[in-house]
Amino acid sequence: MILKSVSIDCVIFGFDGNSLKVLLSQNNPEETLKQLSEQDDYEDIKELYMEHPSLTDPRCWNVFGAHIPVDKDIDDFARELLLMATGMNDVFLNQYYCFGKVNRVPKNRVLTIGYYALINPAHHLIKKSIALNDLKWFKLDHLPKLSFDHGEIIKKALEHLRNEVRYKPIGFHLLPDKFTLTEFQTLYETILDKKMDTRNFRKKIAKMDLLIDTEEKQENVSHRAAKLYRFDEQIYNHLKAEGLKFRIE
Amino acid sequence: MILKSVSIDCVIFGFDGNSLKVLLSQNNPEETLKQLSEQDDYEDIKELYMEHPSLTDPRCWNVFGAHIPVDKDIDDFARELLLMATGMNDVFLNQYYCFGKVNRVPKNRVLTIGYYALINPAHHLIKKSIALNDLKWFKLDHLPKLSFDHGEIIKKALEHLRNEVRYKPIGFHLLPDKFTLTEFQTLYETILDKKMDTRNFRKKIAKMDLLIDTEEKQENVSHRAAKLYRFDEQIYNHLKAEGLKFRIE
DNA sequence: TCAAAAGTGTTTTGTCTACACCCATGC
DNA sequence: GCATGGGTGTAGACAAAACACTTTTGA
Repeated sequence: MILKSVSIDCVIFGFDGNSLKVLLSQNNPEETLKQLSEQDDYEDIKELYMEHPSLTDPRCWNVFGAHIPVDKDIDDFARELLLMATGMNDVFLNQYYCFGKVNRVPKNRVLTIGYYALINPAHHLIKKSIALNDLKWFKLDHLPKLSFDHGEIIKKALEHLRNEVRYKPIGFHLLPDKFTLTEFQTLYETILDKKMDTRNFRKKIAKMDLLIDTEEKQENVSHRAAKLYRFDEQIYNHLKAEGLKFRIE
Repeated sequence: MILKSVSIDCVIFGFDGNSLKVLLSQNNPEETLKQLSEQDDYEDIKELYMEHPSLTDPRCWNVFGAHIPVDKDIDDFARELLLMATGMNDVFLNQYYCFGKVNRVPKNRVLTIGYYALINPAHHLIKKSIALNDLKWFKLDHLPKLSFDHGEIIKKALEHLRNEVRYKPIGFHLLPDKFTLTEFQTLYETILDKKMDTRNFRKKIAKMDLLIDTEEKQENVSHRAAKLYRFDEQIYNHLKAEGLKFRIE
């Protein structure tokens, strides 16, 4: 059984070293219905899909989402959705807003709770076996045609990301485990859409005493190899307890 | 018609010059059912009330809330709730979180969307004609027995308020239209729960060039009368467009 | 004239900004 | 040896923190 009047949408952000992207799903109507017929709550979901042709409109792309089962906490279910879409379990995930305009979906009253996730696309596996849909990364400034208010949902997710990344060390989730300071700076320049001074940026990071020097360097690069660093959530929590203020802006 | 699986709860904050308070409602079962019988969607709501005896448990206090009508935007309906509870129309109101654990309400799956409102209790009229319930202000450190997860709902609202008040000039909504700098400082000391230096606080405010000197003073105080200031949202928006950063912490 | 809160400046300390050159590596 | 990005320091401007006394008013 699902809650017909509430769904969850996960805006999945990735960073490939140059630009910020979202993972979107495109409808594949035949595949969707075939898969649905194998599931318990087929009738419920089928009814919803029939009422909303655009859910299965093959030209529209969607933020990855679904209706909430009655017996699942919303946070847990958002994680399940993420696992379906990315094959990843251990992901940064944050609820950011509930969209509840009467006409956000035509003909039916559906609220949606927006979550955003941050992943490193290099780690990401599309599990074909689960995917009802095609999945594809899009640059934020070249989004395709989207269903319903999904444009607004993405826009608002980005606003929240831009705000939170300045005060909380969540940006690391978009990077590989080991990363260079230049990658780190480029990430912030991309998200906040502004150039930063390299020396000042590095001084600020160094003073926080936050990153662990892995003693390793880049390999196979055609220029001076950069040092690789790690971020450790536990160390951050220690520092925070002692009064560290993380701020990059 | 209402959405049975989703409600809105409004955490209403007020400041009386010394402490931060929440406006809570206590159930009055007879009155509630009498009023309900006069309303269109009586059957829907009655059914919910019957399924949840604690909704009408006269010992418990509640964050003011209700189920969402199918034909109302959630933001609009949150404002209607506020009007019911306070008689006030022009109020600062902010959606902050959706609570969606399976067992947050026993026996029934109900999500609730949390909003918080900031009002000046002196302006506040309890419209007896509308109130289904008793309404009363409680200090945050002396809350009564609460229904369901309403303690958590209030706690999380306070966290959001504490965070937002530092970067956005929303604290003014808790003050009278004309206020002294001491009142303003006390408000921040109360919300952020820390003492601040008067001279430094005033210098910071003065530099923002944000407050309008009303040329008036306090009257009937048994000490030197303080100057009264006003905050104007439009002036703030102008200043912000020119790059003003509001920050008090 | 006393009590109670209003109002005000300076010094020190730390943080932010602006800015230019040498270094290591692969090809 | 050259192209490419990696890595570093200093000076000046600005903001934050620490700190104590005088002023105004009503009772």
